[in-house]
Amino acid sequence: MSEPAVSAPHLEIRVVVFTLQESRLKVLLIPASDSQFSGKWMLPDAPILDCALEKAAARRIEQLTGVGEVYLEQLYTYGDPGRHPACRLISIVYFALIPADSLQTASDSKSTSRWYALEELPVLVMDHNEILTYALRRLRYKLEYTAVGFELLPEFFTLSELQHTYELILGEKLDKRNFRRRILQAGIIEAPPHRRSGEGRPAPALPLPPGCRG
Amino acid sequence: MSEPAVSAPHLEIRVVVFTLQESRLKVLLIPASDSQFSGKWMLPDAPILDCALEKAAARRIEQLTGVGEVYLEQLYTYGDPGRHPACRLISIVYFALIPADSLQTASDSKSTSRWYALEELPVLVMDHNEILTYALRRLRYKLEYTAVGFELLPEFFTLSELQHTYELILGEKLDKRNFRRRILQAGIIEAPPHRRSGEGRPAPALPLPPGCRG
DNA sequence: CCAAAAGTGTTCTATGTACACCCATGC
DNA sequence: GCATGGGTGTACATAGAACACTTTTGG
Repeated sequence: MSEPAVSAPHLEIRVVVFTLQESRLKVLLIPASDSQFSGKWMLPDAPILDCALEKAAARRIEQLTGVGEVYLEQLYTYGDPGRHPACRLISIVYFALIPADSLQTASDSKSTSRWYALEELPVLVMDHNEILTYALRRLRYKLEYTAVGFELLPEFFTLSELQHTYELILGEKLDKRNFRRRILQAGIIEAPPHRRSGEGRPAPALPLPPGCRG
Repeated sequence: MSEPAVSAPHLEIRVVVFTLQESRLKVLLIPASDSQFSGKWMLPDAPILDCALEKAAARRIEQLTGVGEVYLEQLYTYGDPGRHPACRLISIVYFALIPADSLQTASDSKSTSRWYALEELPVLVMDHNEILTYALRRLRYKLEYTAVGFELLPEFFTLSELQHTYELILGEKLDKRNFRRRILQAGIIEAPPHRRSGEGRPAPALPLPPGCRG
């Protein structure tokens, strides 16, 4: 907090981890440890031991969620005076997506981390809100030209589920037929990956309360 | 070099600085300081004093080129064991573009830095070749959807000069009329920014030897 | 007067967007 | 049997790609 100006800045890794729960896009947060931020939440941090940055991020995510293999990419490195009132701080931030189904194993038990829907975020420390906003922007952007949407879904899924995911993240309704065509002819999926039922209406995957929009 | 595994990894800033010289895209390099890399070249580094990363990069670029205001963005943060044989090293890399004309003031005099055309690169240390390749990819990519091309040109330029710049960087010939339309209707330029002569062929800006391909 | 570069529109193609009906299942 | 959701094809608009000639100046 009150380090002399000659010492090296503090270096840390942070992770922005998204998943789908209850038809919402959620992000993983932990309570702020620093007393001056008590009551606030923050993006999970990972210690920098060696210089294997991505590995460190992945390890931390596995600790918190129990999920080992996740989609992971570097988001940005934040370093600027004014981020933290007293401390010179550099945060290398990673960005991860976790399939909706893989969490049921080992999430909320031992750690104090929690999943928050993006519409119901608590107060975050420092610039973590901006970081999160940027991560969401990146996610939306990547949806338009890559296949990241998959990374939030279980191994088998219908095109409708994929489309719902896209709509959820982009915050807008998409045309069913155009979506199908786009995804298929993008070569992202080779063939309809799994047909859960016949031609007509398949059984709903999750019996939701009838009020849910979907 | 032989630090114990408990100490913090070494953190540095590197810059990839591009400019146009002699109708070529060039990058700024300095001779490797480390004796084990003697004879090789490397991307210029900047010391990390406080946590003002971008400012540090800009300062270093001004030191080396004499140019204060440059286009500057963060490229990537490289951290991985195996980058350096013995040293645990994290490099936050920035990426800059310098207008062709602004260099004539203060470049090669005091420092040992040199501009190298991308086709005639010397041997670089560590993974600096990959970093450079990635920077070039980013530059090409950004050309297609933003206006970065300008950043390499003087204040006034013709659309033809801009097109030549694009062709140089992308390594392919572009259609004159389509290029004009694309640039103008992208709203990047409001109007023909400067007409150096009448309707016909203007005086050549740089009298080049007749062998030069244009 | 000839070579070299600048300027200017139109056609075609591909891509993206809007839109309506039938079928199977769950209740 | 009816409401809900899954599946399917076509017409239109927009954006991108291909293409040729005239004008001016430098040598």
